[in-house]
Amino acid sequence: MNKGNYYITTAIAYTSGRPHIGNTYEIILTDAIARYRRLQGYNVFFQTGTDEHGQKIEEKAAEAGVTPQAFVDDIAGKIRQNFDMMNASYDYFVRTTDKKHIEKVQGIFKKLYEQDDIYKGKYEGLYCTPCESFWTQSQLVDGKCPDCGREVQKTSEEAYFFRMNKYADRLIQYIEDHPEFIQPESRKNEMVNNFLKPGLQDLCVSRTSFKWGIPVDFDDKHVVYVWIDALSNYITSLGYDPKGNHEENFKAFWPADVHIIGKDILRFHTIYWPIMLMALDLPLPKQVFGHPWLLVGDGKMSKSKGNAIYADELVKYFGVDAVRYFCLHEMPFAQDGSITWELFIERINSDLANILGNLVNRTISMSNKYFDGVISNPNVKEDLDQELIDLALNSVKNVEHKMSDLHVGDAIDEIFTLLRRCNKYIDETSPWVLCKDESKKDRLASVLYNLLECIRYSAVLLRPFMPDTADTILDELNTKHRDLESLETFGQLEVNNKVIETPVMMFARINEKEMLDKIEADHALEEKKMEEIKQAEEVVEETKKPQITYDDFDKLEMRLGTIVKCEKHPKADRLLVFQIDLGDEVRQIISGIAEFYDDPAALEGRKVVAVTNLKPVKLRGLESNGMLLSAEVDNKLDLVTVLRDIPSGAGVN
RNA sequence: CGCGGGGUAGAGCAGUCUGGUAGCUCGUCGGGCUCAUAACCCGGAGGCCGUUGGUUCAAAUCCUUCCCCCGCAACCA
Repeated sequence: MNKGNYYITTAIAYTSGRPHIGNTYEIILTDAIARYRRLQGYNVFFQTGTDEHGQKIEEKAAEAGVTPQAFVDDIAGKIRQNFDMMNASYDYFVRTTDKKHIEKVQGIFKKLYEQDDIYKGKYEGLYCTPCESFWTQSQLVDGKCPDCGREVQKTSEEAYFFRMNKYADRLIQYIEDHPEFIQPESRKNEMVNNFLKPGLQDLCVSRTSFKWGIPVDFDDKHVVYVWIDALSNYITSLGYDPKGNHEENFKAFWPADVHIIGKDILRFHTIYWPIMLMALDLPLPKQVFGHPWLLVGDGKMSKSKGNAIYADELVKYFGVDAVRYFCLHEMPFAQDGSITWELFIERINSDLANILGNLVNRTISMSNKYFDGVISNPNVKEDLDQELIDLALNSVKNVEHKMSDLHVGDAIDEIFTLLRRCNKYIDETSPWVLCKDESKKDRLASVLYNLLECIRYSAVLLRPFMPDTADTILDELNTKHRDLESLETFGQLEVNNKVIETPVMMFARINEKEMLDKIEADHALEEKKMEEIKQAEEVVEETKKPQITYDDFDKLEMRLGTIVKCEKHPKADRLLVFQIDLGDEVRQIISGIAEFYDDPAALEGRKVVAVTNLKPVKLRGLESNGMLLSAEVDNKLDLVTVLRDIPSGAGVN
């Protein structure tokens, strides 16, 4: 049964480092949806891949002393291994360094240029070298880089721009007309109100400041910047041709049915990407789903915080399907999910071991014990059977419904509802009582048949989420009927076959304390190793900024000051407004550290170090005349101070 | 008054559109069962459904006041 083509993608992963479980989640989620669609009979094309260009990679490669290509080959390989380990059933793994991709991107760039969607512009004094960023006049804050506040250079750099605004109205209309386009829908307003309605800036789509990118073939000083390069992967790999000679795959699969991406890049996929497609005169993807994040406890996962949990580690302890199950099930549709080792163990024990594993185990054991494992269905019914059968039939529909809304976690819940009901059914029918009465033998066989058939239903439905586990169960039932069609009528489990003699324990119960101890011990070991490597690396870290001469340093004027007043900036969340007594004057200095001090007034009286010859600027309406020094630990800042009572105004060297 | 989401049992969530017995999972307490992985099944305790006022025979649900949390945007001299 072919229901037509279905094209689904993940975002392409940036090849700058090891992906944590939050990154891996995306491929698991997408894989589950792809597998489900295949099960439904769609001809699915599932694409994932890697985004391999850009300055960051150029730098990291240089640091590592390898060519950028060698660097990305290595990481792309690791990412792919990671995906393969998770049993991701992607049909194509695209790399932005693929020759085919590069050529197509050049073609797209040229086409857009020739039809005047892209034009060559010039920056005059609007480039910030440290930030590697270009800014338009309106983005500048008091004429300075809005990111770092430093002077922007009048470099007269040339660059190419995309005329975004030309298509903005059409896009707004499209979004209004297609409420399902942006998922979850709450994000729709965010995009329209924050970005589209205020008006879009022309987007800079080329760079001359680094080389590791796709060259603009008619102007090779430039490389194509991330937007056009990365986003177009969704069509280049299918064989889109800027000249119109598209390959079969493109004709078959575009537009995409759904792009699965992280909520952080929703903006690029619901604004820039559709506008690019409009410019290319192509249909827009039917849906973009910005999935939530997996948090560690209640915090964002990050390497620098040291709280990252990695997929390979979880797999090592718990196995692939347990990891897939956890990620898929714990993730609500629109809110961030949470992962901790304790939560993980609890889910495995209560759902996978107790509910699922134990049910399969006890049912097959009974089948062996009472009937030598031979499946039969004498069809001796009792009233309570119907409720179970109805639930099995309904769960098929319910899963379908939840999956079509991309509510994957809820879909899995439906299956477990059926499994729980099976456990209850065993209790209600008490096979161990029936077996004692020879006249109830047929009834006993019927009960077991109902159970085995319900387990088959569950296993078939579980295939998209836990493929290996599902196959194991279906193998144990010795059945060939594994597709959704076989769930249309109850009772398709083959009779006279034998179930497996000794069922394997798919998910053993985990002793939480033992496991946590083990993990902690492993981590301690790991940390020791990391420590050694880190020491070598730290030297590199610290030499990050270029060496300066004494003259450079001497340009700074720093003095000790006393905080006489400190309060929150009335118009900005992250800013504190300080009045600093420098002995001969009291100055207003603004600092972006509000989030680290709950009670600003408590800072009054404290001695701090200020850079006093920095050019004054206005920050959200208030003037800041200088800068306060802070030390940074784990992304948190603390004001630098002195131990002794030194008078205000003292010079600092 | 920048835009949006949320506040329901100890924890995590559903229910809100379309008012009518407040529900699910985990935890906890008690009971049952012995086919099974100390598992499974049943029952209990535990809720001013954030707050104020209103509409209604009836409000978690509709309107209103305020408070708190979380995204996005802005902001980090």
